[in-house]
Amino acid sequence: MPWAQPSYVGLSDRATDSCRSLVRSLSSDATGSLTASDRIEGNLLAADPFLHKLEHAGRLTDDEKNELKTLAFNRRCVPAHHDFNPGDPGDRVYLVMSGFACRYKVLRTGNRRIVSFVLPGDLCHMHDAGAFGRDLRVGALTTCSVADLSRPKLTELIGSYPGISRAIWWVTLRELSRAREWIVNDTRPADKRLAHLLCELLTSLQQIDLAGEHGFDFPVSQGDVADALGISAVHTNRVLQALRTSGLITWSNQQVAIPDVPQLKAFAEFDPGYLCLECFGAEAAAARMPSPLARAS
Amino acid sequence: MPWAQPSYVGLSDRATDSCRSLVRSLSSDATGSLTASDRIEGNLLAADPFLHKLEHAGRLTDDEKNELKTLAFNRRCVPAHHDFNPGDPGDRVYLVMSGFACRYKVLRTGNRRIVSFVLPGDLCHMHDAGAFGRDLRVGALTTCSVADLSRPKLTELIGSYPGISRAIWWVTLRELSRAREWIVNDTRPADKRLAHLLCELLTSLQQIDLAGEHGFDFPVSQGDVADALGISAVHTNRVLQALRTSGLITWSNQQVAIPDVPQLKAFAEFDPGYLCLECFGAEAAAARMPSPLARAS
DNA sequence: CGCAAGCTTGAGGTCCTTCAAACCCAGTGG
DNA sequence: CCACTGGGTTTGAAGGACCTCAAGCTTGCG
Repeated sequence: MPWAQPSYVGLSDRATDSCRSLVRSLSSDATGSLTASDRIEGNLLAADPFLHKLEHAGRLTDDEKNELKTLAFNRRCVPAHHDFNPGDPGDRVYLVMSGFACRYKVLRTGNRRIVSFVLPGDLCHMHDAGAFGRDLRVGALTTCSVADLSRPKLTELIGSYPGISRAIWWVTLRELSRAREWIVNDTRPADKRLAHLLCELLTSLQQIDLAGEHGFDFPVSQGDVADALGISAVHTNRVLQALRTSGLITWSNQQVAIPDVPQLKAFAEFDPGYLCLECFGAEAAAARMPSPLARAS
Repeated sequence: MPWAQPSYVGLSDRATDSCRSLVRSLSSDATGSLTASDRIEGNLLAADPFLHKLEHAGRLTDDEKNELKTLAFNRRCVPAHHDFNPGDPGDRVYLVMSGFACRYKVLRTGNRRIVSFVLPGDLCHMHDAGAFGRDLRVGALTTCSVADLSRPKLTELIGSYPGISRAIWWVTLRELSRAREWIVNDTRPADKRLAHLLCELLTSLQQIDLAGEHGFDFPVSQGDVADALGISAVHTNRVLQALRTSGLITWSNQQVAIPDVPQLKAFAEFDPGYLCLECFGAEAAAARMPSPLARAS
């Protein structure tokens, strides 16, 4: 859908500042979309889904975890429909603590294409930094709580700690795998495309305890989903209703429910392999592999 | 386009073996699509585009280059329309020395979607290995000359040599950046999509001296291009002719010519930034950055 | 209450697909 | 030398998927 640039880009206006002071003055439980797993306990990074997610690549030592926890030097709130990096200092990466965000590009037609969702516990503006992502932006779809991490320090940690290096490799490779699956998904008809996206969201959110067996909170508009699917908002709506009437999903009050998950997955041709939830588990760490690259099939 | 699985998959048949013995018995100049930059000089990896490409991430020391050169333990020929990894030993990664290849997945409809091209000097089956790429395959579009590299040794080198680590990071991040651009490209109409693909090929091939100012050899069928664009072969043809009659390109005898490159790039909205040709140049190496992650904008 | 944002529905048109047939060309065998 | 074959390209016609424009509706909120 056509995308109004100015409201999204030039972000050094009052909205941001008021939001920043807002979040400082509030306890995090009061900011609306902050979740139970999003607590501040003495430091800015305690008990968040980030470390949990990283450990899918193999266990981290206590040292490594402590180092990672000290990375955050700022915590702020990004309102919906605003970019994370208006000024782009470049010396930091962003860690989403709560809320839904996305990476996107804007075409010359004014259309926006979302290339990936960013969920709580996801790092961004790391792989996409510098010359790689000059035209790639990160924006909040809902109000997001974001921690700024020091990029130089993170880079240093990657060089010093094999567990951290392995974890960041894992995150990066999964992002690549996911992007390729999105390319494949773009060749499917719109109904399967939407179904596939919902399956991906379900499993990704389950991984961080933000989804139950049969559904999840999803405070994202149909227009945003349309931009992620690469189809129009109107057609997204029609396809959504087709899924509804066929009983595959329900979606109302910002809640998605999937009564028969295997059925939806079959319909969508969804194979979670590309998300690589199982691949670098305990055995990888036990084998003390320096990086996911070491893994054969 | 619908994809005949059996002819592509079960590859332990005579065709492969005869090809392998073929390439052993031939000087590399005689195998058809081998190029001038594809010479064997004492070892299997001399003077190929691989090292040249890696040095875009920053200079490699002589030590590092020598280590990389010793990685290849086998060199073989993969005939067109055959997979690289029929048996998938998993202990190796593939380096394309000449020819055009692709990464692809096959949908349940039988359609194939190509998610990226693999050009001479490209590594594959590295990021895509293991659980990440269970359904991702690598196949030759034309006859390819391929070197097998030892995966464990490469992993070791990544851990030991900062220059190699940086280079492999760079390759990976560029692949991610490229995948995201392909997602974006999927939202453009077919004519711009094709134009964008040709622009990407032009600049990528120029980087390894396989393209001139205004065109390149492209012995790939329209059907293959269709699978890379995610549109049908018939429509690819029609769109191609539209580009031809509008004077933007010519394409015949397996040769693509682009009389006015800036014009085509403008038409395609092509911004080479995502290929990151300039980003980790001499300055990055001079600053002795451990990895591309260190780069800010 | 009234506004704004999002959702829903309708109608008409465009882009792209499938099916089908013809064509071209290089290679093969009689 | 020519007929045959097969892969790739080209063209036509009909249908479906998806888009845009536009209006009405529903909901939350000041």
